Amino acid sequence: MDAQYDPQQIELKWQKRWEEAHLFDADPDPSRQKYYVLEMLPYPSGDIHMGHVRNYTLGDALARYKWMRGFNVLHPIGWDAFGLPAENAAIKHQRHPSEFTFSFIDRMRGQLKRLGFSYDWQREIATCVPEYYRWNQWFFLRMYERGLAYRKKSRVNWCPQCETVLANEQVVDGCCWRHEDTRVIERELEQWFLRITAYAERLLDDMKELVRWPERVLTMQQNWIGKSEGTFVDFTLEGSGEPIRVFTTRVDTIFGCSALLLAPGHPLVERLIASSPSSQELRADVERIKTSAVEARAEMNLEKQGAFTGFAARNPYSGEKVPVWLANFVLMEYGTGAVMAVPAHDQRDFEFCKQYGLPIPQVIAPSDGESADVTNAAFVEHGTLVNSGPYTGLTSEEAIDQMTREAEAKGFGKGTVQYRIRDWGISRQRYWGTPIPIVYCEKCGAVPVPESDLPVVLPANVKFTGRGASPLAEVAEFVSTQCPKCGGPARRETDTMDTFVDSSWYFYRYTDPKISTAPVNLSAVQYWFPVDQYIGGIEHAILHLIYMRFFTKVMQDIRLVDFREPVARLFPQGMVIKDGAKMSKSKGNVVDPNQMCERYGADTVRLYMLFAAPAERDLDWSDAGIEGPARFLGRFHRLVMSHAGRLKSVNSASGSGSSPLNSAERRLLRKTHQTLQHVTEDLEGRWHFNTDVAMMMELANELGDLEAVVETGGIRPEVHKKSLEYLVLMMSLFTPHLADELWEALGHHEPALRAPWPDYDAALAAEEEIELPVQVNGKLRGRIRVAPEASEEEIRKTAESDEKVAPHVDGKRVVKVIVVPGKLVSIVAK
RNA sequence: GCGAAAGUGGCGGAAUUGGCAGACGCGCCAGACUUAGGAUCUGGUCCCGCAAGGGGUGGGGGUUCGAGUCCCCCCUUUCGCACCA
Repeated sequence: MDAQYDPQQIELKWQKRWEEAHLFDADPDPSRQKYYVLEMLPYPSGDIHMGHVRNYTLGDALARYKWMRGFNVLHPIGWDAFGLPAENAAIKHQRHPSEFTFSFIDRMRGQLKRLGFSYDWQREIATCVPEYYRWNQWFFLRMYERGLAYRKKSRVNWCPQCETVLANEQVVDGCCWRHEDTRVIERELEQWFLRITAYAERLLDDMKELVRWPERVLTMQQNWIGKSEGTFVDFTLEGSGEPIRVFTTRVDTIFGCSALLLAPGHPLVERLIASSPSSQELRADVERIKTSAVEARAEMNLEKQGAFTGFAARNPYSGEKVPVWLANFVLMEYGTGAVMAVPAHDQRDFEFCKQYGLPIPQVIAPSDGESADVTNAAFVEHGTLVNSGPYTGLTSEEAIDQMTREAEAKGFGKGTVQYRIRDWGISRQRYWGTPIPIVYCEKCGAVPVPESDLPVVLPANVKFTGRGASPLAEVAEFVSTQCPKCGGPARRETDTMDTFVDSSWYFYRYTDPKISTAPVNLSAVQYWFPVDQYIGGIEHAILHLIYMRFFTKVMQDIRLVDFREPVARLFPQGMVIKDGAKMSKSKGNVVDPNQMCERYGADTVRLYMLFAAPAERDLDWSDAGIEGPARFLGRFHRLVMSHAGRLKSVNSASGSGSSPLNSAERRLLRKTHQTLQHVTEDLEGRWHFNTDVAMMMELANELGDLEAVVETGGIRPEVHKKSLEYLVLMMSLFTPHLADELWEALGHHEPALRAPWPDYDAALAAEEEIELPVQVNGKLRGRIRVAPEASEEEIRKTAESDEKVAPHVDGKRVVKVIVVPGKLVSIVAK
């Protein structure tokens, strides 16, 4: 009788109709409340993977819900299109990276469309076109003007695989974030940096506004920024009298200092070698410590090593002389590269001094009067100062305060704040990225390209050898240019920008993707921002999500935007894994969304993504598990289609109000409204879509159980239709194609997206009789049925006289009866 | 080592504020139907027990009429940070 569910045919039909109707196009409309749903834009690697499908399915359900709620929704997508894989493919196949990139974009766009996501395709952007990346250059120039982009020679993280520099954020366990088996090495290069450190305080402060961000992301960012307040103290080198500045958060412990430790790369070290009576031995020691430091960091080997320099330094507080050592665990990049070793009150110093037989004097005692043993481990808590000259007897807090002021007064130190975060190195010795808009003139030095000369376009004719420096350096027409200042011969910067620059502001561009006079259109941004909901992988918790916040702050300073934070609410979804491991080609556990689409249809794949796990948790893909949602959609299709012909012309709105409902009708509408309530509340709150799907399955099961009643006329068509319609509307968030097919079959001419989201009716959802469990002495003994409005007394009587309960109470004294309305009855009997 | 999250049937998971543990689905078992399908439908399925009943949410203790949920101790897993002075 009714046709089989044919997802392929249905899905293509509706995708075509949606496109023709421009159903998902967004336009600013001040009279309507806006809602901006953003998902992280994909890198065009060739094929959509399951992680994308999950990310975009979540965003799609939310966008559709907000549309039906009457919001003016912006739901865009684009391509993070610069990057190494395309360039590596170019090297391998000797073709241009843009060929790969654009053909991959075409392919993946097709895949996204096949999945039926509700994007406004008119706003699609790709970051690799000059119309986009010129604005990266523009931002760079604005930052350069403000001293936020600068060049310095520095030690950099170099990935031998990528043959390029990596930002600190891109080094994972001493390896490249893209090549987990490739050790990052250090190199000295002239590099461009963005001064994100200047924004450290605001990046921390403004977290106050991010109340709808998950705590763990904020914590990760906080740790990454790594603010710590402390004191600079200048020791003086014996002999030369040269100051050696250390940073400490515990100046209160300084009377317990038994050595001064230098990082092997400390600038003073060369001078020490020069003036040392045993220069050669000292140089050998420095090299040894340097090597061990590099190794220690790479191998996660935390063994401490040091060497005595033969020099001493004077502690400005105590006047004591302490030996100067080299130590492999002292970082040049943090603080001053020199630390005071206080073994009794710092565990690292303790291990070091113990190993080299240095004294371990205790200068802090616990404030509670207990004694602390510092022979086996350091006592690191705050406490009361002992053996600390004039400061003895102060608490740590008082001492830190007073001693810092003393240093300032006497000029041998000062209070300071240190951050762990480093400036963002953006130079990449690669072709497929945004050229850095700088030229080098022999006379004028580094000169910014004038704004009117932007964009600096990537040359097309390039050889991809995969060897050595940036391919741009080989293109004479690109490199040789004129100095914008003096007109003399100059050469262009041949490095390109880190692609994280591209993704730091792309979501602004969506609000007016074609504007050619500025990076963003102010009025469009004003209307659409902030992003109401951002959805993406947790792996970007510190990289992208901190860079993006940094860019917004710079944009605020140059008056491009007038707010501090771009994203109101962040949802990091869980990963899609298989057999307990991340999907990867090398493990052979990759599930291809295209194949799954061919086999089950997009609606089934999407429903499974939502059903298999709550959105924030990892989802373990199961080939067997997807069968459930697949069968369910077949049943859902049948459930509606077998009645659609008859119900098509029925007016569902006229039904329920006019005449009283019979019990089967009440039962059906109760379940319907309970489901609607659950789904509505969940979309506004927890996002446990798996339970929404489960509820809809229950409603479908209920409809199935009532089929016989429907057939005999026990449920009026208008009531039956209403229930089916609500189910279809709810399903339209998750399986939009099938929902529209069924919505049409039920006699509607507009897609479900155009229908208002129905309000649930709490009265209809309420149970008319509730079942209460009865416990006797904590054990479940029976169940009673009572009206929801029954009094405690009634409930109590019913419970005590229940035939299953009575035997457990007989002959005992009832001590207490607890009636929790709507929940249970608990009888205590002795 | 520090920080965070989590641990529930054979599996994915449910139980939002302390109140019927295991919803929904997979798998499995039994049956129906058949034009033998990538079917579909019906019933069953935490464990022990014929039953009455008993046990059960990583382990141990506690609070409570009542604990998967709260408190203390321990174990395991995952993630993040990892010599940041």
